[in-house]
Parts: sequence; structure tokens; C-alpha cells
Amino acid sequence: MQLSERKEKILAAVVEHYIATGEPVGSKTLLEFMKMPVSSATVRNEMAELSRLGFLEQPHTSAGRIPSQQGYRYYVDRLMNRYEMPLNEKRLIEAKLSTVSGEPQQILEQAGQVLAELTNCAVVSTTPSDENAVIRKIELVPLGVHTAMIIMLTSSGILKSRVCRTDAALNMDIMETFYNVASQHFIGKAAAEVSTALIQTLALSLGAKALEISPLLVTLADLAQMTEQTQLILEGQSNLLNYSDYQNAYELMEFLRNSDPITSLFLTHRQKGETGVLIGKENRFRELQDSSLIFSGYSVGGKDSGTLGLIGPTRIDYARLIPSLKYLTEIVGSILSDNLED
Amino acid sequence: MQLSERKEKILAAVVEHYIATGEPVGSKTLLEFMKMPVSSATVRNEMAELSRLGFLEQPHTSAGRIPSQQGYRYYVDRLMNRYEMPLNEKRLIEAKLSTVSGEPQQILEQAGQVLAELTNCAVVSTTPSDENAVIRKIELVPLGVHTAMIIMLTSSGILKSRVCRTDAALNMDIMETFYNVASQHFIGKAAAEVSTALIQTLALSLGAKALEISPLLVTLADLAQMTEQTQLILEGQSNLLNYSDYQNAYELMEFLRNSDPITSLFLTHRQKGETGVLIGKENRFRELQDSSLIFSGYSVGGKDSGTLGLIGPTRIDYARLIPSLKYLTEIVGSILSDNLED
DNA sequence: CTTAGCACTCACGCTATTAGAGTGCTAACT
DNA sequence: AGTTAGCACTCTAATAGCGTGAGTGCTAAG
Repeated sequence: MQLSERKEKILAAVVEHYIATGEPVGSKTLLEFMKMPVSSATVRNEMAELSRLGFLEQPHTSAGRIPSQQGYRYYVDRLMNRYEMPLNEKRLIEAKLSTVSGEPQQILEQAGQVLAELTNCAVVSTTPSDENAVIRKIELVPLGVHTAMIIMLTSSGILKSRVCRTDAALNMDIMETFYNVASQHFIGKAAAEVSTALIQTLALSLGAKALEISPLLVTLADLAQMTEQTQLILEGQSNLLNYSDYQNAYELMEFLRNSDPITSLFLTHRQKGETGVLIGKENRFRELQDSSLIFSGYSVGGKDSGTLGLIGPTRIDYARLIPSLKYLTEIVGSILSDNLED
Repeated sequence: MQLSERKEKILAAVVEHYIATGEPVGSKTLLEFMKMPVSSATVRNEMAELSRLGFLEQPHTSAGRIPSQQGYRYYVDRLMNRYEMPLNEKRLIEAKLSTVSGEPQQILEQAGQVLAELTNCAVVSTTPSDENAVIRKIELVPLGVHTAMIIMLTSSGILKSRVCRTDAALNMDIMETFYNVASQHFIGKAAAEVSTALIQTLALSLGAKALEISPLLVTLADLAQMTEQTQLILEGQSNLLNYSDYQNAYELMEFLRNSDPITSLFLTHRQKGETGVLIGKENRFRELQDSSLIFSGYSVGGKDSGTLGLIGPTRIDYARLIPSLKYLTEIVGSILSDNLED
């Protein structure tokens, strides 16, 4: 639906004023906020119409108007002009992030903290995943007579390790067999290809040694699976208290403890390069329907790898935060890419 | 100070009733709760005296009594009888924790979640630290022409890795030099011994190769430092909302974001084997002075390594939670020990 | 189509009142 | 001495009543 220019102006003003103050906006307040050469009565008429069309709502008869979900949507899609981050702020963020390096998880934690502080929102992010990643290196480090640590590194830079117990004592023979199997059947393969079926056929082919080595192989399969799993990182939880009431904040925190819902939300709404916005009930989770979600994918080495997201009230400052988030995903992407390539 | 037997009975009853209900306890309620062969007037007189002695407080004149901090302290030290966990619950917890294995961090996260659910408290824990740990293995994995991942493993099972960029292209020569330096000067040494001074003298002794190899050495020093650092793990944050009010919960969450205060608290109050209890203002941090802290150290391989703690209201259920926490630290200790020894 | 004017609505803050829980004190009792 | 019944007193929490004021929708005139 296309609104008249004046209605658009009024809608935008209501949205922005409400985002800024959190108070329902009346016709008079609005008028002095946006300086239009009309009277408050005219504004009132327009606002009444915007209400009828579903873009504005009234908490109660004698209060001002607040944007409806549809109102926010129209604003985000057509009215908002984005406020780019000032350059000095960009530099500051770069400085804060340049000191960390290391595992993706740490980089995302740091970026999440920075973003949470900057936006006053809760920040969620997923660790990079790369379906084409292959296993690059496998190490077996003996720790004791019956225990060893297995380390697995993938081409996308993910490192996982796990301690493993064996029934038989670890001797040179077992280790040699292990390394042979590893280099022949695992190195160079995609982690996704490592199935339990493969482990079983492998164990069979080893005959007598099968029993001794199978705990190691099982651990290897576990590790392969772990490198595939994306992890959800959550920062700035305390910011949830800023907007929702007690009950709601608790529910939200419990909801976010489980990483599956958000991860799947990110997957289904994955968009190429663009920043996504889900306002209120536009997402399918009850706990999140009083919130808005802004999210953006980052890419490592030119490929979409993971997502950063902001969770805030529906009256979140879209115009400012969308560019901020976008900027941070770019930085995160470039830092992660740096780690992997020359 | 030693109270009369009857006063002790009354104090214990007030504490327990208040912990159970959260409501100030009056003389009449108390009487029917604990079935004493006296009248409410007698109880009232005793309670008035307990107030004068500082063990009970009144929120206001016409309300019942609640325990003061001193009252809780007396209760915890002398009156409380501990409720051991029922056996089936113990088995359930063992089952939940037996599935995980791997890095200490993951084990503590899992244990923290279990404990948070069990106690309705926020759970903090520190990863194991071992001053006597020595560097056991160092690996250099080339990722690109100018980047490599360095992996360090200590005798206490801590694994850390980091990506490192070099100015010069990585060739066999550099790698060989690196491995030589690593095995001669790092392997077998305590991580704490690796200082920046050592790095500098090493770099000097390498002469021409110094420039090429120094980024690798610096990363090595960083890693050594990282293995020394204990990490604070926090679970069940949402439980903070159960007791403190809005403002307070926010402050608490912000306070816990920084791991230093709690870590230092654990260090200064470290007790051998015993479970520690800090009630209200007994700790030195303003943000925590409306809360109680129950903590207990776990040991890996017979040595004190880290601490688990519960954060809850001062009216936390001491009698039940102290044994629960104690039990969990034992389990955590034994799981972590399992990983390291035969 | 715009605007001044006006009656109307309804949340919010204030005060007054009430009900009830719990106390401390006194005086009688054992 | 310690215990107990009785009672006046205190103070909170809940409820109701009452202006106040911001904001509205409508009407009628410009």
C-alpha cells in the first residue's frame, strides 16, 4: 500500500519520536517535533486515518499514538534513512577488535560484547560453518597409559579436541595404526562424510586391532561432528532487562539458553548480504514476539558462513542499528578471513 | 554467643520458615509451624529478645520477623542440619554428566547447567588451574603461505591454539627452527616461566632468523599465558531474576560479566575441602551484598584446582544446597581427574 | 481541504478510609 | 521466675473517590 507523502512524513515522525522517547505521541507534540505548516487538527485527521489503515495504534482512547507492527514495517522498508556510523566510532571499534585473534568463538565473543555495549541490545551470533571444509590435520597426543587427546583441525580453521580413554594400553603399534587410518580415511575428507557407518566398516577391516582402536575412532567421529556444529554465542543478556518487563525478560533468557531456535531462524531467513529485520510477530517464536530481531550474515573467504543478530524491543532504533550491525558483520568477516588466507 | 536452647529452636524455625515462604514470620504462625508447648506471648518475648541481640529484624513495626545476617550466620554455623541429596537424584545427575567429556570448560558448563536447574541459583565456576603444569606439546600447522596455527598442550590437559601471521613466507627452514626452539626452550617448562624477557633473549640468540620467527615466538608466549589463565564460567543467569528486583538484577549481571571479582573472591576464601558460605555483606563487593554465596573447591588428581559457587538470595536454602554443591564439586573433580590419569 | 473550538474520555496521582496482621505491655496466674 | 491472656496500638496493603490534564473525535465555519 502506498501512502500519501504527508502521511508518510507523519508516520515516520511518529515512529522516530516514539523510538526516541518511548512515550505515545500526540498530535501537538508531533507538530512541534516536525515543523509542518499545518494545524494539529489536520495532523489529527491524518493520524486517525493512519490508525484506520493499521499503521498506528492507541494504547487507550486518551493517549497518543504508537506505531503498529505494520507501521514499523512500512517505516523500515520505505521511509527510514540510515544513519551511518561516524568514522571515529568505526575506528574505535576496529581498535577494540584488532587486539583479539585466535579462535572464531573468541572473536565473536569480543565482537558481541562491543556490539552489545554499542547498541544496548542482546547480541547473538553463530560460529562459522562451512560445508565444504575438509579435515586437515589429526593428532594423537598420549596423556597417560590409557588416555590420549585427539586433536582435529579443519581447512576452515576450526580446531576441536577431546580426551579419549582406551581399554588397551597405548603402544606404538596402536598409534601407528591410528595415524595410518587417519591419513588414509579422514584427512582431506569433509567432516560431514564421517558417519558412524564409516567407522564401523573401518573397524571391521582392521580385524584383530579393531577392539583396541575403536574408542579412538569413535572419538574421531565425534570430533568430526563437532566441527560441523555451529555454536550460538550470546552477549549482553543484561540488556534484555532494559525493555521487557520482569516476566518477559525471564522467558526471553530461558528461550535464548537453547541455541536451536535462533540458529534455525537464522538459517531460514538467510539472505545474501542484506540485513534482515523481523519485527514483533513476524518471527514464529512466541517468546520473541514482543521483540525485534535485526540480523546480518558475515562471510569468510567470500562465502556466507555465519550470522550476527541483535535482539531488542520493537521500538529499537532501526535507522542507527542496521548500519552498525552491518558494519560489524563486515569487520568480523574480514578478521575471520584474515586468519585463514594470505 | 551462645543462645538458650529454646531461643535456638525459635531462631532455626524463623530462618527455615522464612526461607521456605519468603514472608516475615509472626509469633502465631511460628507456633503452629513448630509445635511448642508454650503460648504465642512467650514466643513473642523470646523473639523480642532475639531482635535485641541482633539475630532477627523487623521490616516494620507491625510485621513479623526475618532473620538478620547474623541470624543466618548462627543458623548456618550451629543450627542447620544438612539435607543430603536423595540417592536417585544423585544418580540422575551422574547420568546427566556422564555423557559429556572433553575440555574442562565443557564439563563445567554442563555441570553448571545441571546445578543451576537443581538449585535455581546462578552458578559460577573457575576452570582448573595448576601452577605445576608444564608444556607438553607444541605443534605448528601451516594454514597458508603467511599463516599458521600454533597449538599448545599442557600436562594438566589444557589445550590452546592460535592463528599467527608471519611476515616472511613459511618454509621448512623456519619451521625446523621453530620446532627446535620449542623443544629446547618450551617443552617441559612451566607455562609461568615463559616471560617476554625469555622471548627476547631467544630472539636475539637466533640472529638472522630472529625477524622471521619472532611473530611465532610471541604467539607462543601468548599461548603460555593463556594456559595459565583461569576462566570464569557462568550459568543460570536468569535465576538472578527470581530474587532480586529489577535494578539489582541488572547490576548483578553487569557485575558478573567481569570475571575478576568472583575469581579473586574464590582465591581469598579458598578453604581446604570445606564448603564456604558468605552471607550478605560478608563479602566485599557492593553488588553482591544482598546475596549469599556458597562455594566449594574441586580437586583434580588430589590437588585443589578450581571452585564452583552458587549465587542466590540471603534466604537461600543453605541446608539443602550446601550438600548439593559439595556433591557436585566431587563429581566434577572426579570427571576431570578421570581425563588426566589412568 | 483546513482549522478553531469544544465536549468527551481515560490513565495517573493524590488523599482518605478500612481491614488485618502483628506487636509490646500490663496484670494475673502458676 | 517465668508464662500467659487480654488489649490497645502501629503500620502496611488494598480499595475507593476525586481532580487534573493530555489527547481525542466531531462539528461548523473559513
